Amino acid sequence: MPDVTHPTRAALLDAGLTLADERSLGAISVDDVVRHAHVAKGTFYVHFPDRAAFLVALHARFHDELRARIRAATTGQPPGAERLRRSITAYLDGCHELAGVKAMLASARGEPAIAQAVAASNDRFATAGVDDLAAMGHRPPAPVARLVVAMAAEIALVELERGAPDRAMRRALFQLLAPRG
Amino acid sequence: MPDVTHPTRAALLDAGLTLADERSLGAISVDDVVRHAHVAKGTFYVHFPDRAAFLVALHARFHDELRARIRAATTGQPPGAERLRRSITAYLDGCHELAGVKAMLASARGEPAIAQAVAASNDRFATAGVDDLAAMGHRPPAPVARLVVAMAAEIALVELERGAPDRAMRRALFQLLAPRG
DNA sequence: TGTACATCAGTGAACGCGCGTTCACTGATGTAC
DNA sequence: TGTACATCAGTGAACGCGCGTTCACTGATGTAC
Repeated sequence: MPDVTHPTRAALLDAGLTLADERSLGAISVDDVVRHAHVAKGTFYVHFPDRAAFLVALHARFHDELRARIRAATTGQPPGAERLRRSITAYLDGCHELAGVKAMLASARGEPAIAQAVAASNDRFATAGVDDLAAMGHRPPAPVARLVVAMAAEIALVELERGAPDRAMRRALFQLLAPRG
Repeated sequence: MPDVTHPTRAALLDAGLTLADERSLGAISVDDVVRHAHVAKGTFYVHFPDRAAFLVALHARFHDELRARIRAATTGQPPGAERLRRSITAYLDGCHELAGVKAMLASARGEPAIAQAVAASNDRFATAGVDDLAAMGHRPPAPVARLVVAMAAEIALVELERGAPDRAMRRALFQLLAPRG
């Protein structure tokens, strides 16, 4: 079993995320990654079977970090509007602090190597919000949850271009979701 | 001034849209396009200065077609919930009928060559919905309009995977947007 | 009508380039006895 | 403690390949006189 915490492996992923802040995933070459990580090209293939596996690992790392932040922001909260608000806020704020957000949000879906992983992540985020939406009176909650994930990703992209939170868009999202009758 | 309706040029774009139904834009090579269009490689460069310009034209063609359908579905309608419903429905139904939707929805944003054009398209769609949302009582309407575009694109992607309209998601969208007191 | 020239879409071989991947090798560290 | 061997991360030159782009050329059509 390969050691997924190996420092060189981590350095390669760090380099990948740094590069993912300034160009699309498709435009990140193995040459770029090893140059940034200060290792030889062959070292890349010691830690990853191929470029596609690297992209999958890159996405997993990004997504795990985001999920950890959301969990930290919502533990102990009962399902409902407030918990959902905290989840979304943690997601959006996390996107400002993490490396690699740009490519992950904008180009991950179009990258064949990780399209499936991205779809699974979105499912996971959506599923996590179902109880909150149900408690808020949304029936059925599942389709709404998918729409919420899409809206949150859109806001994250807008904020990324802006370089700062977009209060108006966040407010618009929460107003749309406001509990009914 | 080049003739943008030249039949060979159109054949190249047709080939591009056909290919865009089965792979991402980044994975469509000039070789692929000329092979599908049954022309020599040099012919490609008679009609497009480079590959990036081809992608821009591809996106423009797709987007123009979609806009034409929306316009046809809404002419004469006064701003409001019904007109917005018709716009969104025309957009979603159009995505089932047009070629190249898959790549356009999933990978256009991550393609550096056309990221800007995609952003402009989204702006345009959003702006078109502002009057409707204002008439429906959404204040301010602009941020909501951006979220609506994101939700519509998400539904289009889900329906594309499914191969059929997703009534539950469409209903969820319209319920979220329902006019407020 | 016939001749000369201009225009321009189309051709396809050829180009250099950067890519992902491979592989024989190095050297440090750990283990056995 | 010393020797022999195993393990494995790391190296970097080399590979073949497919890419986007170029360019000298062809041939059909239009225009001038």
